[in-house]
Amino acid sequence: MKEKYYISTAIAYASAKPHIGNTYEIVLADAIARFKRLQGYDVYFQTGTDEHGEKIEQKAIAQGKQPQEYVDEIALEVRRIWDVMNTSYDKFVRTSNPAHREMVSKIFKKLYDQGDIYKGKYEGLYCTPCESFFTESQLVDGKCPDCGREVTKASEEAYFFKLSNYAKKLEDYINDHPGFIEPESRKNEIINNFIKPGLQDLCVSRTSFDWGVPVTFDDKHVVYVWIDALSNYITFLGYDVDGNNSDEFKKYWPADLHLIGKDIIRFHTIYWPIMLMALDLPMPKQIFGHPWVLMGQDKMSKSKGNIMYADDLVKLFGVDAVRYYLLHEIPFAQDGTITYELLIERINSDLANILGNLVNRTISMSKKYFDGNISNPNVSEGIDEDLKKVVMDAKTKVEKAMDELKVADAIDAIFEIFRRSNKYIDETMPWTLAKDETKKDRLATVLYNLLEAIRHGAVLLQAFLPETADKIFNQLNTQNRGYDTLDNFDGLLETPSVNDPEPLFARIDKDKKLEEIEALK
RNA sequence: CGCGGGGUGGAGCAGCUUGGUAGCUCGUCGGGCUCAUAACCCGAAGGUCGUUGGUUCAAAUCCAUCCCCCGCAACCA
Repeated sequence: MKEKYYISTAIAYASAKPHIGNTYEIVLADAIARFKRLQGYDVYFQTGTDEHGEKIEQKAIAQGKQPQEYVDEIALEVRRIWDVMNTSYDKFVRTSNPAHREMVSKIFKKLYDQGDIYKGKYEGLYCTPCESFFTESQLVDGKCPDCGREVTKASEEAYFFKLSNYAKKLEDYINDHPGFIEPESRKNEIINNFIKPGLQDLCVSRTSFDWGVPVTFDDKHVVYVWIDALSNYITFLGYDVDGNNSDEFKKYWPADLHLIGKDIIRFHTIYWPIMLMALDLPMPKQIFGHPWVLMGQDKMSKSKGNIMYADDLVKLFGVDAVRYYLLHEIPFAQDGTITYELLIERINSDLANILGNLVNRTISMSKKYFDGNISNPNVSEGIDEDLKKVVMDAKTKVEKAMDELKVADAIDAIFEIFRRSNKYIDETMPWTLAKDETKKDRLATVLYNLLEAIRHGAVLLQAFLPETADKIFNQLNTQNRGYDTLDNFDGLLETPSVNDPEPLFARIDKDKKLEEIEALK
């Protein structure tokens, strides 16, 4: 039986259209999910939207809409962008879903009944006009960060989760499972900043707005974001508080990887594990807080006017070019940068020159010298061995990188094949071989080696640039796309004839493209 | 002294755990080739690895000081 692999992204807050930074997460998750599938895992990949809360309620009201109507629109937009990015999620979940809401209510009740949640008072700094509580650190010059007016100490009735009950258990768990929180710097942050000083109880209900899951036994309150949003990982899989869990839940839980942004790592490494402990459920295997995608030096934000949207970029450059950039240029544990200039440079040098041109020249020669019919007469020379070695080593390198979630390194390992292949063409000089009738079989062997090297690269590339991989397979005219075909260097033996060459990526005239982009603004 | 991360040739990064000729990609310059998308291949230039000091035969790598940048600091998700 296939081994299961459950991967999730955080659910996107449905208050506005996601920008390229938000979109990074789903693309990263998609690459991991696709690679696991390629390896033969039974993958379950979940994403979706977080749709409750005060901010959404206010935005809806401002637009004269019902909150549900508002989130329906945003959720549709989020999903559209995920689809534009060609991501292969298995389920798109929405927290306004009635079944989810019902289960969240039940979870809340259960935690209350067993004494993990208690009723108390929330005390904080309150801005009356804004009807909002703030923490000391949120204030700007001691005043309300939204309107700049004075804040006063105030308190309201609220329910609290007694985190302190589980603090020790959580700390032990984190220490006993070194890979639980990645990257390590984030783990240190959590332990030193929160766990060691002692966990404060978490406020888990609100009375200041209505758009949320009701607290069934106290109708002034709605369940605040944490319990509602985090439990999406189990409710949509068919978790049941009363023990009637679905087969799906039994099969896939615990999650193998929660992929999240580094900004919400606290919720996933403290609140969520403690909730699971309280529900007596197994812990997810790993939580990875990925870095951010910055626009130049700055965090993207509407007020700075430096937002890029995934769908716009795809229109300009194509989906795989954008995927390539996100997957290859963003470092593992550090924020990365995206600009139009850098994007164009990568497309030209890596995708058009190294990969696109390699496929194009190889297919062209196959057509030109053999009308596309390449056999493998096996007229080998010593020089072939190094090419084959690079090709055959790639799988292991990619696997190792992906095990550590180092997607950029995995892509590098694949591109090593393409780089080496370009070099091989220069070493073997097929155009010279073609002039000598007695070298015909050698020429065929060289081209076969190249086509097979490209095929290997394309098999691996499926996880990262699925559309491009398909185009390559079509040009090669092969059906051998499976992971198991990487164990040998003879995957093209059945190939009847390669198809006509077609450029995979057009080179971009940088200045012209930048002008075009400027004109769109 | 709150916690964590970063500061490496023009750009973006790796190396630092387990000290020992500073590596990769892009860019620049020179050469080669002509199958190919002015692409490809080879070569070169360019860094005293933030500062100062220490340990050591030897430090980007260990220790200490300082300077700069970023994130977190608990209920905005």
